[in-house]
Amino acid sequence: MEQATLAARAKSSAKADNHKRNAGEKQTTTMASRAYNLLRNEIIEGALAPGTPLRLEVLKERYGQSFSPIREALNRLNSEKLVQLTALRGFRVAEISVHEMWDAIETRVLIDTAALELSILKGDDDWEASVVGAFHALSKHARRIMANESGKETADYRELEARHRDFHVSLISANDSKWLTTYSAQLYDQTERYRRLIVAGGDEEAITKRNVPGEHQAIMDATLARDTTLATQLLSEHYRRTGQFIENNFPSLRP
Amino acid sequence: MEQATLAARAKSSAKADNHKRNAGEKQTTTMASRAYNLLRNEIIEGALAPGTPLRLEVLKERYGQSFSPIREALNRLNSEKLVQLTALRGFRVAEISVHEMWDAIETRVLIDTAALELSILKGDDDWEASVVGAFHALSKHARRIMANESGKETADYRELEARHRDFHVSLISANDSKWLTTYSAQLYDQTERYRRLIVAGGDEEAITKRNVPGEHQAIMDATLARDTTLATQLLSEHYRRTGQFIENNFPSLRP
DNA sequence: GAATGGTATATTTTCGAAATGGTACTCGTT
DNA sequence: AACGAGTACCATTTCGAAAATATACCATTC
Repeated sequence: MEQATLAARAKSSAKADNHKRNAGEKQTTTMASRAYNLLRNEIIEGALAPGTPLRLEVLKERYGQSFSPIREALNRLNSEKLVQLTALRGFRVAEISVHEMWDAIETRVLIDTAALELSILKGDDDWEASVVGAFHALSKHARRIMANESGKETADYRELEARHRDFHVSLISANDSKWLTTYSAQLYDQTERYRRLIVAGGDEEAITKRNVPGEHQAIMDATLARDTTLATQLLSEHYRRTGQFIENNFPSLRP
Repeated sequence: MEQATLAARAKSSAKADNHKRNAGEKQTTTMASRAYNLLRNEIIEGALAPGTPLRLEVLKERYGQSFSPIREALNRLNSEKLVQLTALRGFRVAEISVHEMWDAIETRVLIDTAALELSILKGDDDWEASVVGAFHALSKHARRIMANESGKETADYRELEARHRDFHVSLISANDSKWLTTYSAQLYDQTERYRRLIVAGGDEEAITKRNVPGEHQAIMDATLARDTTLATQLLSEHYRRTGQFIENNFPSLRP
């Protein structure tokens, strides 16, 4: 009886929780995936610095969960190479370096140019609309952030990064290869870790000199014109220019 | 007391096990990685058929382990897309299909041609030696199996598959990209699942008609001659020919 | 004084039980 | 007879404790 009451109470509270989450942002069903999302964000954003040991005991307390879900989340992150697992010595946030950055960028060039080519080849009207829409949303948000210098809310930047991701995803979204899509997303996460250094480091002048919106515009134009050669070339240059920019502004990355 | 005795027994057996493994092949330290290797092999070999539900209770008994290590192994396999995880409904062996096969093969063509090109560009004498060595080992083993028709030991075939993997790995081993290497290995595993169908299905005649050793020889020759264009072309054809062969011989794969 | 061996501590890894959520079945109703 | 709600069962998921392992520190010996 008491057992049943307890179960019922837990059940209803879980329901409430689910409802809240439904109304909110993501619908994560398991504790493990919740821990996964939290950790993943903190690593990509740099809140958890590269090399930081991820002690189970600490994470357990921090997220109010037990070992199992956290271990599961860390294992998933490990196979995405966002955290490093050493046999019996535990987990730590994956290190970063200029060499690793270029490896990720060049591989991303290979994957994403192939995916973009396929996307241009197979994309239909809906795809074109999604590209234009994503670009519009990104531009609008970028302009808004430029405008109110004073109000540099963290939430705004997070939103901007989401729009940026959406744009790059939508570009190649008409490719029909599961593997290209998976790898593209994974390499986006990897390179994103380096891009966030800029936002954190914040050499404003150098950033504005780059005219990133213009690059995005050119990539979109070539894509919608179905000019595969130009589009893939512009996309590659876009990635490599970002890499060069990061290398120039963060020589501290060198070993 | 009884607890202590049990623990001691488990400990000594684990030690014995470790020793055996040291003398043998791999030194896997944790239960989780042991379960991972076991499961991975069974899935790739097809011993666990596509779609098979992987009930924790069953696996727990089968491998004499508890939930945690098995769950960990399944999670790793899930991110390699060898097993599929549905939110609260557990794990099952990933399905296979002609469409998925071609997706894996074409992505593998992209990755491996890039890796081979890099490898040819940067490979030194040691690399050349490893390629020649791997080819020799593969050829010798293949001829030996051809010779004694009667003794088709499972162990022999397993050894052959290992030599085959070694050859393809050594070809691209001089590439210096961590990501290309990782993806290449992952896609090898994926396509390997389909290749094993041939061994299992066993249309001997069709197999011998293909002259796979000859294809391997040609790829190696072009590679050692540093003829990037020819080598990558031959490698691509090799992969696609295998795919075509599987599609022809296993129409049952179609949905 | 340096090196080696043993011990203590911190941390991961594994275990088995409790709890949560989903599915299928049954009972009641339309 | 068919459909819907409630309930029981089953597998996954989560928990917290027990066990195994590595590291660091201290004592002892050469």
